[in-house]
Amino acid sequence: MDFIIEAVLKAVKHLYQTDITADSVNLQETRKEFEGQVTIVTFPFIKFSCKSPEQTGAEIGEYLKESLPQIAAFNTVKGFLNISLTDTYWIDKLYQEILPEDFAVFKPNGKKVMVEYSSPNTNKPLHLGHVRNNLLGFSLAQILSAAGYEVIKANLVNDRGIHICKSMLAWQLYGNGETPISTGEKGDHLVGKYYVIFDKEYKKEIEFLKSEGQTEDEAKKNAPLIKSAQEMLQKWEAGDEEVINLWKTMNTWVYDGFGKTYNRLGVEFDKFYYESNTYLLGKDIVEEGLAKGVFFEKPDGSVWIDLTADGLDEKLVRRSDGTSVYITQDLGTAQLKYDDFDVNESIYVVGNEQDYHFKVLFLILQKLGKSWAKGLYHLSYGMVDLPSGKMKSREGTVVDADDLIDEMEKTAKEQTEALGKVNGSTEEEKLHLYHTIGMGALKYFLLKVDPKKRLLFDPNESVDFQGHTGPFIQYTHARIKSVLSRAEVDFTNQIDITALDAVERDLIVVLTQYPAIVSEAASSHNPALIANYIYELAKTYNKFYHEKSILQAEDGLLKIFRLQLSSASAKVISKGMALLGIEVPERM
RNA sequence: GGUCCCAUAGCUCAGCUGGAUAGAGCAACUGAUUUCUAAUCAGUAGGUCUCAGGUUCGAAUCCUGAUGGGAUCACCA
Repeated sequence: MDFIIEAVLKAVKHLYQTDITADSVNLQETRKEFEGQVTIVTFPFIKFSCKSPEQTGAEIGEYLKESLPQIAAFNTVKGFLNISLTDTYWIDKLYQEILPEDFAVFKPNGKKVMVEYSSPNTNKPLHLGHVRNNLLGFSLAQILSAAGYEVIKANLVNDRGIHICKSMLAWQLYGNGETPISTGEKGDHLVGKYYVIFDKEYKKEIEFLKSEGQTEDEAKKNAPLIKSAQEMLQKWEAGDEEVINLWKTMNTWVYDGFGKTYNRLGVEFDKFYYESNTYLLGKDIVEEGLAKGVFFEKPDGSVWIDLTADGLDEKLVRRSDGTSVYITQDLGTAQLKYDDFDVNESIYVVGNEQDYHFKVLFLILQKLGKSWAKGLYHLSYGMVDLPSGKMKSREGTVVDADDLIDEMEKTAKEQTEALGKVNGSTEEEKLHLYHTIGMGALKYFLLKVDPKKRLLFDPNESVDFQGHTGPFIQYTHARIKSVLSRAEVDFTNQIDITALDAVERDLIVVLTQYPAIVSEAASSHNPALIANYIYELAKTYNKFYHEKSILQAEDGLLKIFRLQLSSASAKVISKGMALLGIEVPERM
């Protein structure tokens, strides 16, 4: 559309002897209720045209129509100049841009980006909150890759710490040697069960101590269980063989379980980092910060950074006993990531409860003068809430990821069977289809919403399969494929056609927007833009499908043209959904 | 208390680099299937865009303040 903006600049110069910049030309899509496809807002021009908005629009419109053959007509409504481009312009778009293989294939931009997501704790199974994280991270990685980046998907596994010791200890005390094999339970669920048991027993101890007259805080500190867990952590850090072996064993169970869930979610990683390897990192950065005078030491030996000038607080980076805190590790890990992959950008997909942490982290790295600090980005997303409030693993009030996926597949099966359209498929094909549709519904449900907004999930109200949903889009794809499969003509060559109906034109207009949407989703780190665009596309296609016959088109050329248009739509739907990590079926 | 995020139809959400009569879906109601998949399409109804100011030719959008909701401000991670 740049050629229109250029022409407007010329028009303004010619008509009003005024030079304006390209970004002062407000070009937008014409609203559906008006004639045209592109609209220029002419209000800003009346200052120097010294005429009414309508007149100004008409003059510019006249000039544009004279100078640009692509313009068929124009009309003005108040300060809006609506331009209709010729049908041949749109037909050319279809043949020159959309149908060729390289449509929306971005050239490599030479930049490398790491997307860190998932980052689970190895003491409990994944829940709905993690699902949102995983889907966002994976989708963002797909989008960045499509936009020309080289992407490294990383997972920093939280495999050590007091919370891990809690489930280990509870298993030791109450587990009777249970294993995933002996119980048939998925490893992460088995370990998670003991995490919950720990909390239950711990609470009992606290109550008991309180009944003996201790305060809440005292009881929490003095409970035998928490003391044992702390002891265990110390043994772990000291490399105690028995503890390490137990830790390794239980982690293996968890990884096995996570692997299965990741698989079902359709997410993957190129690089795993383990906190057990990285938790001691960052000490040299503390030294570096002290040497540079960015950090300062307090009399008790603790090391701090003063961020009050930046509107933040003083932040501890090393304890008085010389040990690290959370942010120290993260400083070290950030450096490690950069050293490992030499990335230009590094994205952290982490919930918004850590907004402050990342603000501080990035600021510290900037103050340390790290050249790569400006490429750091925190993709902060909102919590997933239940009607009953926040999910808490410890209390078992979570929507478990595996259960949820089961539920989605079950619903997909019921819906599909009720419609009875795929009765001819094999059992294996059907199972795959139920998975595809169920996950399509879930993924779309979670990804269509702006990441930063909190999300309400009501387990009693199943995720919809109709309307603005994943299955709606999948259905549109299957429907197109069905038509294409019935076409007994070769529809690969450009055919000679010069006129379009409104629905056909609308569809081409929407299709041409796809590459710009991908760029925008990449630069704003927002998969929801893709999700909402694809919905718009599917809706536009369905309207076209209803109004126009494809296989029974009025003549042979038109039939081929509509098949091509359908094929292009299926392609873009499929590509766009892939960016969300959603498969589209051939039949459903 | 300081800081950050959110507030649009009964519900779930778009729209936010200022532009036309604020859009979808769900739920409710009406209609469309001898014709390519009705998980579809067309329509009816549903709005003081939380409130109050300000900037502007023009504000859901920008600014200030208030209200409501959430998060965060650990020698926890």
